[in-house]
Amino acid sequence: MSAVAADRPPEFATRLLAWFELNGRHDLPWQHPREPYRVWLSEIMLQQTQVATVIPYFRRFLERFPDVATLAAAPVDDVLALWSGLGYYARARNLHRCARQLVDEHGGQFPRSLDALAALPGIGRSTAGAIAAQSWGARAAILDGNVRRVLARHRAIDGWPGAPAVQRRLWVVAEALLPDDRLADYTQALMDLGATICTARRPDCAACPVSAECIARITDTVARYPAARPRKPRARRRARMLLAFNARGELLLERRAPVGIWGGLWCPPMLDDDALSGDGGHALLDAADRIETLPQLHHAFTHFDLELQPLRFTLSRSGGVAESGRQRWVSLDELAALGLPAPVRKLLASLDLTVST
DNA sequence: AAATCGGGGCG
DNA sequence: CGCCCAGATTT
Repeated sequence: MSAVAADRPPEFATRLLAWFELNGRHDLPWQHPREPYRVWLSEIMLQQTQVATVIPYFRRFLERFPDVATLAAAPVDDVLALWSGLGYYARARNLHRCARQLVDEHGGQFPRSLDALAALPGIGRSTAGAIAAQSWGARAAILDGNVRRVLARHRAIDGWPGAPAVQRRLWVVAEALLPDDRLADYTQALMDLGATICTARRPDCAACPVSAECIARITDTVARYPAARPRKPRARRRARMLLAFNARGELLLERRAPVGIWGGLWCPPMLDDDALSGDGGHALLDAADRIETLPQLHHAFTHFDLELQPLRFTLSRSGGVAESGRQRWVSLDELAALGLPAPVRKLLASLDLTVST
């Protein structure tokens, strides 16, 4: 170690690491072995998604794509299919792009520098820090939702952590608290503290290893931190979903545009109410023999609610209507292998009972 | 710096 | 229903 004594004893890290030994999570699937590919994959999956949800996806994904090269060589459809149900599908497309970029530009290896990592698709400053610290023990900070909450309380930092000015202060604190070694454990410990002790709703300050130096705890203002996100009005949109079956019982699906909701996924054709209000007609609906109106479906996105009206019908003549552009007929057996939005998968599953009769 | 992007789970 | 969750990217 350095011969120079630290001006500031690294009490935060010391206490945190001691707590981690006894109370941290040591059995997460991406910790054994703790290597860059697994750390990266877990970090991307854990963006906006909770640990318990991620674990089964992580296992399936790793089984199908055991390394960067396998992932890079796979069709993006396979990646999206395994991602189906996790949400935020841009993550899956970025993951695939990143794997190909790693193979094409970095010899299939993760670059060591933070800047090079953060330049890769889907990897920002925090994820770059997590990969570097956890894989190689680099002295790099992270700032995810858990850490933002812990630090906002520990230093009683006002303002919504999403605000750039607040975020900048939090990064300064995050880097100032970094220990000189054991960075992989330290990073995991900080996230574990936020996930199990310093939780959003009911923090267990009595069990916290750093409560003695926590400004919010000392001033009994823990509930004030972090400040809540400013609320926005939630929009409401309506659309019709066309469940077109042909004489062979196949379902018409189309690949959605890469941007927008359910980007890149396979989905029955949809009609916005705006689009429909014009001529009131559609080639599929015109060709339908009999249209059955299914129960309406509500789906909540982060920033708007979608009300879906499923319309089910059979086309006796399937020629000319489909197999053009991005559309294709899919047998019900093939559905499992395709990346479908979770609510669509649910809807079709409930439909199978009636289809088979 | 602010806006955009656009799932799922939980109490 | 509201909020949270191991954010990144674009304007």
